[in-house]
Amino acid sequence: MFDGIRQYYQELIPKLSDEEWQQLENRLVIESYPKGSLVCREGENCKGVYYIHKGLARLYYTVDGREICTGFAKEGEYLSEYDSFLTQSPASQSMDVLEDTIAINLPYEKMQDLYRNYPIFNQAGRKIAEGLFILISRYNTRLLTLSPEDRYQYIIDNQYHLIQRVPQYMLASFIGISPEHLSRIRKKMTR
Amino acid sequence: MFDGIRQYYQELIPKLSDEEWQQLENRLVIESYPKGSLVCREGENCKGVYYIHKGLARLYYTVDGREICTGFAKEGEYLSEYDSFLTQSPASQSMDVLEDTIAINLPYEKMQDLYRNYPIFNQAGRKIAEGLFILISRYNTRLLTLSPEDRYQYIIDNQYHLIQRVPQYMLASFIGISPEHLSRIRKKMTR
DNA sequence: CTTTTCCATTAACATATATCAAGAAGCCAA
DNA sequence: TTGGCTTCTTGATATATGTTAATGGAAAAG
Repeated sequence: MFDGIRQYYQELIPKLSDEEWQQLENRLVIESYPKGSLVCREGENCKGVYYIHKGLARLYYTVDGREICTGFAKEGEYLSEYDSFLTQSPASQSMDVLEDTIAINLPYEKMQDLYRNYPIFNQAGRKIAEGLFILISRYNTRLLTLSPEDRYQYIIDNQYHLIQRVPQYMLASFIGISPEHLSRIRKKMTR
Repeated sequence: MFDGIRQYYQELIPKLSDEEWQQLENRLVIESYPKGSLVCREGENCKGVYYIHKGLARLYYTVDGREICTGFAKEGEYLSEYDSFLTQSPASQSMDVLEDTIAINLPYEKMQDLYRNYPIFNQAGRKIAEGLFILISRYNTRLLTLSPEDRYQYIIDNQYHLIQRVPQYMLASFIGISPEHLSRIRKKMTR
């Protein structure tokens, strides 16, 4: 069950000892979410960082009753409303799951506890934050520098699993356009 | 000269010792940039993280010969093309200075050196990455959930110094609109 | 199996915002 | 002071993209 996470951390901290891993493992919480259920609602404090063991989760804003997706995480990936998690303040995005999902949660307090008592985890925390920064930064770059068509092409080339597992109207908002416009772009591209 | 930085780090690492601070200080490089000069050109590897001692710096994409600003840093703030810095790969954004600027640079190799030999700096690195994540994440939130007018109002309310020190056409691209459109928004708002 | 709900497509139309172009205003240099 | 940049404003026009609405098919639910 924890193999994936352990490997993940061992890449972040090559010299992680068995004792330290054990301390981390003791603090992990396995959680199960049926398709469509919320992991965190906008306005609540995000309670943890979630390693997706199985399934698919999504991060999104709700604006005027409309949803704008900004991220997805499948098996082996992490997801969190990390701003809310770090600052323990109300989340501006919600998280839900698009498929039945098993997540492994590292709750906020346990993580702080880990930082305090086993400082080596600061190294992991640093690399996780750096990785998330790079992720959002590149997402930003694509939104600001590519055309809608090129943004869709990027997903085809680099995140094809999303095309297979995520409804098109969610991908449209992820790309920053309306579902109708994405449909037209797709039509144009197949010609 | 280094007072600002030292205070900055001491907030990130409350138990930073004199010895450790000395190690950091030894690795800092003071650099001077005349108004308009480049700190890092798109395509080059970003060489460091820059603490702005005096002046004002800017981060921006160049798309079809047009500039799109994504961030500014004034005295007491940090700036870097952090993706490029972390991965030591070509930057997708350039950095330049809008006023005569003195920056204190912590170069990549020295920072890695610090992480290796004084692991406590991982804690600072973590908090810096977390802070940058929060910064870009909130910028993203504003771009995706606010109207152009509200994005401009946000700057008035929260970053008024930018209005005083940054040309309006740069703010327009920072907000994600054309200079002409910002001019019209301003006209409308004063009514 | 049906029935219902959800989702993708398509077309007609609306609109926010960009683009182009010209002039005015401020600012710096000589 | 004068001229030349740079920046801001304003108007006319263009266009990409959104909106609304209708249809049909696929998937889920019963």
